[in-house]
Amino acid sequence: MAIAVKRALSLLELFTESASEIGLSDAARLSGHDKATVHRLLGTLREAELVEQDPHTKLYRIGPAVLRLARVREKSTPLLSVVQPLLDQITQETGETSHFSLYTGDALTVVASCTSSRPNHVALNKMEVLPMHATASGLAYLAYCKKELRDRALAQNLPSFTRWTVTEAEGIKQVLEDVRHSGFAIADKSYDDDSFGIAVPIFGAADGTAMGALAVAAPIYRMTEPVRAKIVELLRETSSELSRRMGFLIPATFG
Amino acid sequence: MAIAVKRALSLLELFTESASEIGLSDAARLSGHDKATVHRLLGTLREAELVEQDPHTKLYRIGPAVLRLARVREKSTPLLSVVQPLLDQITQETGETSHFSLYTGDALTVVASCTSSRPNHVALNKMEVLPMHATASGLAYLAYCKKELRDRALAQNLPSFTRWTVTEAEGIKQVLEDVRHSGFAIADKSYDDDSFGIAVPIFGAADGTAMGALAVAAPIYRMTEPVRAKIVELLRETSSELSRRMGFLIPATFG
DNA sequence: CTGTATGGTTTATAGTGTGAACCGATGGTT
DNA sequence: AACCATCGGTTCACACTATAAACCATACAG
Repeated sequence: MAIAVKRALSLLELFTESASEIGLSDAARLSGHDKATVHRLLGTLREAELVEQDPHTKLYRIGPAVLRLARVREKSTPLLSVVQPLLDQITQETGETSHFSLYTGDALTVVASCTSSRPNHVALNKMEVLPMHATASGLAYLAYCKKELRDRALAQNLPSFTRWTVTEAEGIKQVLEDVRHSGFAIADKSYDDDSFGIAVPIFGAADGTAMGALAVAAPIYRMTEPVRAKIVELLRETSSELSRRMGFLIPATFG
Repeated sequence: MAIAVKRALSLLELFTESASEIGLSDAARLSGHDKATVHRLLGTLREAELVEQDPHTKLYRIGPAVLRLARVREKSTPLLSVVQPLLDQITQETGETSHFSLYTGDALTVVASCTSSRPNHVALNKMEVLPMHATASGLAYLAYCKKELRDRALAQNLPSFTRWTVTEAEGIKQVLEDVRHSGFAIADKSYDDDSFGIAVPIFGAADGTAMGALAVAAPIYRMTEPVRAKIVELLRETSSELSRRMGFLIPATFG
């Protein structure tokens, strides 16, 4: 049902952060539909300004209407405005950098963060893309996302960032078991030789799966056992608080 | 052409910041389509997660896919990440609310803002859509947009918001002359009895016309002559900075 | 020049989307 | 309790829309 609409909307999924601009032929190939069809659908999406077309290169890209919709979404389902103060508080209490990331279709992207004010701290940029298998956030997400999504992520060729990065799917699945058991994920030098990350999943999808992760990262040497314990406790509390404030669902199997 | 798709996308326009959640019947009424049709289209939009449905109230609202798209858009066309810090700076230096709006097909829409922290300030809550003829942003935009667009905007029946709102097309055209002469627009009680706005156009369209506006709004009593001068200077500087950072074009006739 | 890309357009035909009418549930009103 | 007006959601025959193959026009490389 609503096949044409479904096709049009599926075209939007072709636009990713790694391929943010697409030509007509590529779109037709990738979507598997006829060029004429794709052309008309993109034309309609363009009329609604959900996509726009570069007048010179003819490439299509996501359009300005999305910005308006994002604002409306933020109104009905505040996220950034709720998360930011919580991050600020975490960083204040721990002294370490905290960040919040969301799954965006092909990766986990940092959408809000609070950077530690200490001279030596873990830095990250907004919009930074986090590898699923090597970061605490990625592991926390993988442990609680849809199975198909997890399988797809692990089926890819996983790059190694340090000598401690686990890159075999089986090894990672083992780790994810531990994550599900403890309720939080850690990344001990697996992404950066000097950093240690701790993360908890954030639930929000209607089906009770994760939508992102909340994490704290610090230089290894400061991540002593008591500090770790405190961070885990804080993340847990904050996760609950977030769920409460957002009306998120937490699966009974969690916590 | 692509009627079903167009209808589906037009449903997205029903969601505004003042009505961020909509029920099926309302949506059918507002869109003018049959309930069954709207139900099916919303269902399809929901599958794509462009909208989501509250499991309890059954109301529809903008979905999480929009967040992903906004991030992709931000990748191909950075805007918010460039504009937001500039707004923050303007508000910090002036102490007043600043905002950035874009033309979105039939109106000027606020896409980013920084609200003054002073006890009494101009709020943007219900201002997601700015009337062209009564706000500083609207006038700044009208003065530098495509002629046909301006004519169409002025041909409509223009509502009056205060006793100072100019609603005759000829009077407004006069005002636009002044705007083009000075390079900035003001809205002195024309939209709100207690507010004074100052705005400059932002250029970006390939043809050298405006794409939006950058503005500062403050309570009348604080908008003294020296404050106005400072704001104008700040807006001018910021506009140039924005153009530089975004690769925007500024017409030789401006500034 | 030719081969192969690109973006874009046309058209008969297959099949999808439409909307009036209907259902069951909920919540006020009398 | 009966009633009425909503609500969200569903059904189905018919009408009309969307489809995809074949078609341009253009651009670039060999």
